[in-house]
Formats: sequence, structure tokens, C-alpha cells
Amino acid sequence: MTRDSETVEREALGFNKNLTYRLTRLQNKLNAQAAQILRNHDGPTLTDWRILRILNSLKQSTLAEIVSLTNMDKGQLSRRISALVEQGMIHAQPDVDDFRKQNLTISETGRAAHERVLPAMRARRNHLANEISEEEYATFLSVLDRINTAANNRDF
Amino acid sequence: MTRDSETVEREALGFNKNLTYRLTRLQNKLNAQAAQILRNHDGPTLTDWRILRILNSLKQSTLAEIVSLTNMDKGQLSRRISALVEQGMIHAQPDVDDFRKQNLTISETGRAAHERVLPAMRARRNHLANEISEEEYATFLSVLDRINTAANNRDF
DNA sequence: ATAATTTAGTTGACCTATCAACGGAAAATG
DNA sequence: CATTTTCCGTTGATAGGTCAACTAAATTAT
Repeated sequence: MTRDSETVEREALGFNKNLTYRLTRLQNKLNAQAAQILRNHDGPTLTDWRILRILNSLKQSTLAEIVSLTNMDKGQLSRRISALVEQGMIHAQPDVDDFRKQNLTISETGRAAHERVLPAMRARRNHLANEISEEEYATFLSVLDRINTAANNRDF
Repeated sequence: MTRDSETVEREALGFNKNLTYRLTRLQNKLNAQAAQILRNHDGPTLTDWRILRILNSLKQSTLAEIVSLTNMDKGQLSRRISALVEQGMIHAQPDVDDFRKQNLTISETGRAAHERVLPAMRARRNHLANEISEEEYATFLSVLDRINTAANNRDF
């Protein structure tokens, strides 16, 4: 397969150049693949993986921060965090200065689960980024940034 | 807000430059906004909108083609198509040469629903694309393409 | 201080998405 | 031409995502 067979036939069509259409399409594929990898390695679900990954990087965070970092739904996040706490993957401690907050940290169990699948996930990431030059990637991220900003600066 | 408040504080972190992380994050926001617009205009759901949009462009298609165009799940698509047929938004006719296929076309009702929300969706699209030059957009799409190809050329 | 507003997180109800298993029809193989 | 294989689509079971309503704590305003 030299290139996407599915795009060849009808690629002249307008919607195929549409931004959100293309993003969604790629996103659907990437999510499915990531979920597959995690399943193959008896890892966490994709959502839980993302939470663990953030807590692994940040050392400590809160639900609200994860919401703003990911744009996930806070309801769902609340439920996933409860489950992860119950599984011993993360720890939750009430904040001393603000009793509404829960300070979240990754546990040793969580870190181990994270590190078990990390190589496969990293290999995948490298594979995906392989064909893209530094310069292109910078442009790409910059475009994402500006779309993101544009999305923020609008009331619907 | 001069730029994303949420990215300022911790943007030096590794995961913030990660491709799939950034895609997902943006995608989550864009989807939520698109869904909001559709709701505000008493339009179809986002998923149904995408189906209608494709059928509006293609004049005729099949479930399998929409799957390959969008990477949606065929099970869900099957159910949404049934619902849309029941609502009179699209027509489904068995293919004469291949009795497995159903040829799908948008109905007048469907087209009207599509056109009712189209201006708002188009305005949003223009707003999002506004700050991006032709050249950058070309690079952006090219990068998406190569990621997509890379995702295809790997077994997990 | 007290009231109004904002912020952090939880919960319920519902909808959507996903995977796997299946049926029948067409195509490919022998 | 019979049989395996592939392809198109449906269905069941279940997990995940979304919206809105809510409690409680903190902040801001009066």
C-alpha cells in the first residue's frame, strides 16, 4: 500500500481538506491503535493511561488541573480517579490549605504499570514522529496552538 | 487571556509536546464546541452531522465507505444510519449488484437539517482557520497525512 | 460579617463508542 | 462447482463519555 487506499478515490472532495474532519479521522485511528497496544500489554485503558502519564510527569496534581490539561470531562475524570485510587494506582490526599482540593500523586503500583507499557507506547510515538522533520513538527505544533487559541477566543 | 492560561505554567513538561497528547487535547475541545453549536441550533448530534455532511458531499455512499472515510466504528455507524433512516434524514436502498450493500443518500429533510446548521459550522471553521496561512495549512495537512500513513504501516 | 459568586469535585441519568461474535452475500481458491 | 476466505452490515454486551444538577469550600463584594 503506497498510501491510504481510502483517500485516493475521493480525495478531491471538499470535506477531505477540512480541518476538524481530518483531525477527527486521524484521532479515531490513533486512539484505536493506542488502546490496542495497551490491551496487548495488559496495561490500563487509554483514559487511565493518560491520567497516569500526567501524574507521572507532574508528581502531583489535581482533578481540575488534569481537566485543563486534557479538556477531559471532569465528571468522567472524577470517576476514573476514584477507580484508580481504589486500584492503588494513585494516591489522593485532601489539600491542607483548600479542603475542596485533592492532591493526586502516582503510587509505586501506578508507576510500575506506567513503566511496563511505556516502551511500547514510546516506540509507537517514535514511529509516528519518524517521518516528520523538526521544522515541520514545530509548524505543526504552532498551528495546533493557534487553533486552540482561536477555539478559546470565541463564544458560541 | 492572551494565551492559554493552562499551558503557561507547566508547558516545559515533556508530555505537553507530545503529538497524540496535543491532538487529543485539541480534539476534545473542538468536539465539545461543535456539539455545543449543533445543540444551540437544534441540529443533529455531532456524529449524525458528520454522516450527513459526508452524504451531502458524496450524493451516495455506503456504510463501509463512511467507515473508511472517518475511522468510525462500523457498529455504531450501523446504528446511527438506522436511526437517521427512521428519522427520514437519509434513504437506504439495497444495491442491485451486491445485496450486502446498502446505498445511502441524503433526503430532502436531511439536506434541510444540514443546511440549517451549515452557516454556523462554516463560520466556526473559518474562525479556526483564520490565523493560519495557506502554506502552514498545507504543511499541517501534509504532516497529518504522514502520521496517518505511519499509523497504517505498523502492526501492533 | 453576611451575602453573592466562583471554584473543586461528586453524582445521576443518559447517550455514545467499542469490541467481539455473528449472519449472509460475494469473491477467490482449489 | 465446491469450499474456503473475504467483505458488508447487524446485534449484544459493556465500557466510556457527556451534560446537568448538586454539595461544599473558598473568594469576592457589599
